[in-house]
Amino acid sequence: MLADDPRTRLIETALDLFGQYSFDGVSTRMLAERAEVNLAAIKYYFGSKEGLYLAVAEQIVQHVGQFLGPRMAKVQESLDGDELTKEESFNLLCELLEFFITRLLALPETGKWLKIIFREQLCPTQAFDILFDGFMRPLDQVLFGLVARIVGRNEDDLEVRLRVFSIMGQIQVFNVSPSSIKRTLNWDQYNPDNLEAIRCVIMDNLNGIFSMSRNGVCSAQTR
Amino acid sequence: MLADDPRTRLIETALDLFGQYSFDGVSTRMLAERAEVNLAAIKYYFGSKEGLYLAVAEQIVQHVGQFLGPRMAKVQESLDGDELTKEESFNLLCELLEFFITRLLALPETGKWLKIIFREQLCPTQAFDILFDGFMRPLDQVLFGLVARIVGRNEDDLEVRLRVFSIMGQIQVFNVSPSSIKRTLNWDQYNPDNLEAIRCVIMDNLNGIFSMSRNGVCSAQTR
DNA sequence: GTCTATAGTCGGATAGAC
DNA sequence: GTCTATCCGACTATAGAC
Repeated sequence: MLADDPRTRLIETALDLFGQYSFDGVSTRMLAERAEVNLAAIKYYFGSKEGLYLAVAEQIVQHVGQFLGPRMAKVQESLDGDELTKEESFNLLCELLEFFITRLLALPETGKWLKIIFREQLCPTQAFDILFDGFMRPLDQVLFGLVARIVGRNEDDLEVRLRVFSIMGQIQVFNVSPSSIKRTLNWDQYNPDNLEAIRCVIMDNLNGIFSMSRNGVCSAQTR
Repeated sequence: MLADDPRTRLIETALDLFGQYSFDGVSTRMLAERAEVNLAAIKYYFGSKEGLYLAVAEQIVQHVGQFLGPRMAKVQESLDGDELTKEESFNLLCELLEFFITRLLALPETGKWLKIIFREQLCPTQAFDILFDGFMRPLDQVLFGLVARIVGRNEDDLEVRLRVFSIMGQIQVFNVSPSSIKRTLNWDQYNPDNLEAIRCVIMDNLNGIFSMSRNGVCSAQTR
């Protein structure tokens, strides 16, 4: 479970603990104990508790990069190649969002990141810059590009950007409000059946949202 | 600015501070100083720091109740009266969501609640029960009722509920990811122009999402 | 590089005067 | 009810041995 070198052990433990509790909710003693390193190792490797937290942010960027990198690169390539039709853009967008739903929501590891990310959204620290530049901005750029082609507008058009945010909100809500959703639906956790139901609804919404922009063609499977 | 009695002063100060920082990020000394009460008053009135935090949750429920109560009651009345058409239900839903956008996002005070609420979603404590029973469940019930009528299904239908969550997610994202949205759009804060743009996009999405369910009639103004 | 030991600070809670 | 004074545990950071 725990990595060999103390540095990695500390980062991985910190990812868990800072995610579960917040920065202030975790003590350096707790971190050292769980990571099975000496308390002084935090100062040695990271300078301070804050330094460790920033290292965790960079770790998140790396993880997300491994996770999304290949997919984003593929889409970016299609965008650069130009001459994507509305239909092709729509299908690429659907694939990307399906990936978020079936993977991001499913993996328990991603829950760790996501809590840290959303806390940084609510109360940004220095770590937010790392996260934003590391993967938020690039991801948004790809989504802007796809939606811009679907609706036939420019990538920096306000409507395009708001459309992207609102669409991502439909998925994020399942990460951000898990407690009330799970309580209301009597779900203890997300499983393949749950995720399939969520996927269907989101895909159906997407079809509706862009039905005017495309030519009435509904290619995404909604059930 | 500060209320007369120490009890109220403490609750209002705590609402601010627990919202801005988290529970762990705020000390009792900070609370007492800002509320201009003695440190011992926290124990006297609330028993402990946790007790004060729970009192804050109840305060949030009260505030939200004053805010949403009349509107929810009106809609609930329509639902109970029965024989709402799809079109009427859709219009009631639009009105409710427009209210969330133009009011909830606009008021700086609501930002205080919202941070506490979302932190409780991510890491529920005893306070979550208060919030959930206090207004989340009732609000969801109303939304389930409206959407159920729009799509012609039962209120406890899974698809209906997921549809409601996904729709609310479109709005919540502007509360939950304010940092990246504001940074991307170069917005320093939400103002009437911003909110109008958001409202248009959400209403347009809503029209699309429910375009199959209703009879092709688009009554909501999207611009 | 890794550890122990501890300095120095700040946390929540509370006893007891008024 | 309000306040001062204080307890005592927990915190981060760090000095210095090995």
